[in-house]
Amino acid sequence: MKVVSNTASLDVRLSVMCGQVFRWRELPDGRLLGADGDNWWLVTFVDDAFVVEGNGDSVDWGRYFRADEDWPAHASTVRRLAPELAPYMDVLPGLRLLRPSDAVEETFSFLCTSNNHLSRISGMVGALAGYGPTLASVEGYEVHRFPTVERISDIPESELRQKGFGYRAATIPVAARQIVERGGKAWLDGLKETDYPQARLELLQLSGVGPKLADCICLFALDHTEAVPVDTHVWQAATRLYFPELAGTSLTEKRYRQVGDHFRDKLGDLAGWAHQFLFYENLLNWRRR
DNA sequence: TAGGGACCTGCC
DNA sequence: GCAGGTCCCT
Repeated sequence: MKVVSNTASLDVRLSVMCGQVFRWRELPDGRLLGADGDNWWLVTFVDDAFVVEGNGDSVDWGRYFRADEDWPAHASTVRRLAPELAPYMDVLPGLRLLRPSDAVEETFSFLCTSNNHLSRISGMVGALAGYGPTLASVEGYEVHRFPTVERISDIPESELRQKGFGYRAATIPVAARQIVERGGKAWLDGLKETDYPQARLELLQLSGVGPKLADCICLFALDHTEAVPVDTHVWQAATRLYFPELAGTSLTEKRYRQVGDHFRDKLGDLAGWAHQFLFYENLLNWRRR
């Protein structure tokens, strides 16, 4: 398929590179090559528009970028209910909440993120993707479909160690086995239908999944858009904006809940999208603060 | 419930 | 030293 678009409310590059998904790479000429579930995409930018090529159709593309939602209206709502976030939205216009199609892909991507930085995370997620079948060969790059939980559960820890996964080499296959025991991908997908608190509780039982990862999986993989993953960046921003008396203290379970509830009380189902502006702005600028 | 340290590896 | 944490221990 080929789609041409100049949707002003969508910045493709920002949305796929800000850490919601980890399957995109920027080609030397500036084009973007990405994978999501069964799909691969090649995005070319021309002036203020972009052209999309890939094996999916406009429905797949639209689902991924939540084209069914009124983003300008969302932005107005957040600016009205949380005006203190406006400066952060101003510097990151067009950032959308994505809806990745494969919960397994997102779950194991986030298992690579603990105590880690973006460049290494992408490499590790790419290494995991290498265990899946080839989707296509595009511009000389092999694009893989992310492997199944069953395949991941079979990977020896030693092999992942060798590939540089560090201590995550131990938790990743174990978490895969735990998911397989519960029913595999169907179980994970089923958590989309349970409510957010319950889904979060179930995810917390998995090895290597703590409060922050559970919320990432809820938000990005399970469509629980009220989830607010509180990491070091969101914690810094939240203490700066809302809880100055807590600045510099450690992020305990109680404080973690305080931050998430604060966003949910204010913004409801828009909390997960809104928090993303604080997260990414702080990630880009924390060294200067 | 809060605080502290270990854990892999790589980059500032 | 410190990364988009988790787990285990006072």
